[in-house]
Amino acid sequence: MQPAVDVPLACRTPLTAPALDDVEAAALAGTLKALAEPNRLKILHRLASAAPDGVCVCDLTDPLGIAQPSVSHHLGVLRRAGLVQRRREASFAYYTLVPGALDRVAALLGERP
Amino acid sequence: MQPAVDVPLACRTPLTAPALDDVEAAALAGTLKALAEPNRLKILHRLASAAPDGVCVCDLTDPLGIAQPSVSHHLGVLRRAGLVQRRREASFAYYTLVPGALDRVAALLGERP
DNA sequence: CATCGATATCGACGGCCGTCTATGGTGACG
DNA sequence: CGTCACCATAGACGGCCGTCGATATCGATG
Repeated sequence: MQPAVDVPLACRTPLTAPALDDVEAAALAGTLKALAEPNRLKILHRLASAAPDGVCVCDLTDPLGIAQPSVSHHLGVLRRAGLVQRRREASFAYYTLVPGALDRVAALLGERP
Repeated sequence: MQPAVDVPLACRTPLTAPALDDVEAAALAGTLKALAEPNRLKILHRLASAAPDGVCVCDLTDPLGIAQPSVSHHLGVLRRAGLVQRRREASFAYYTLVPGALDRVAALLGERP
């Protein structure tokens, strides 16, 4: 804009709000980026609906219609984002939702400062 | 699941849940993809905090630290996603949040089927 | 009418993302 | 001990995304 001493025109807005921090914005964007993918949403939905003790990778490959390494990739993304956790048992890997993780994101989106 | 005829599957999950639809997953992913960007989050935060009648583009360029076309681009993304709306006045463009849009996304993330 | 200021659009460039095949590592089982 | 099933990682490839400068549009102003 211009020096505040001389207002050129009337597009001023009372921008005295906290102004979302850079690291905070990047963090939330990172979590949302992990969520913003159809296959990952399907995975989370499946974990949410049919998992008290977890779902193994082999049960995710077929319904998603993608190769097994791709499923592992998506699970890794969700895990690095802190949205799911892994429990290894024999040669299997059971994935479960991290309790409250999705709710925290939903709360951040819903709050109006 | 041992007694299976020819399938050596040993990991079972009662996956008889609704199984998130393709178009539904793509739609939610699209909205989340629009949200998953730091500058767009900052824009939304600013619209949420300091806007009864809207914020014009010229007041967003400086605090974001990116060029004006980039700001317009992000606003276009948010608008196509149905998250913000535009009100033109003279040569200015005032952007406001679409009421309840963010809450709908938050509700979708928070629901546990 | 000529000009200026505020936005939007265009075209290009670099980087990140999702997918695949191929391969490695690990526990179970005969 | 050799083999097999499950899972993770590595590398490659194509496409989408965020950024920019240049340019077009449109209203106001003189």
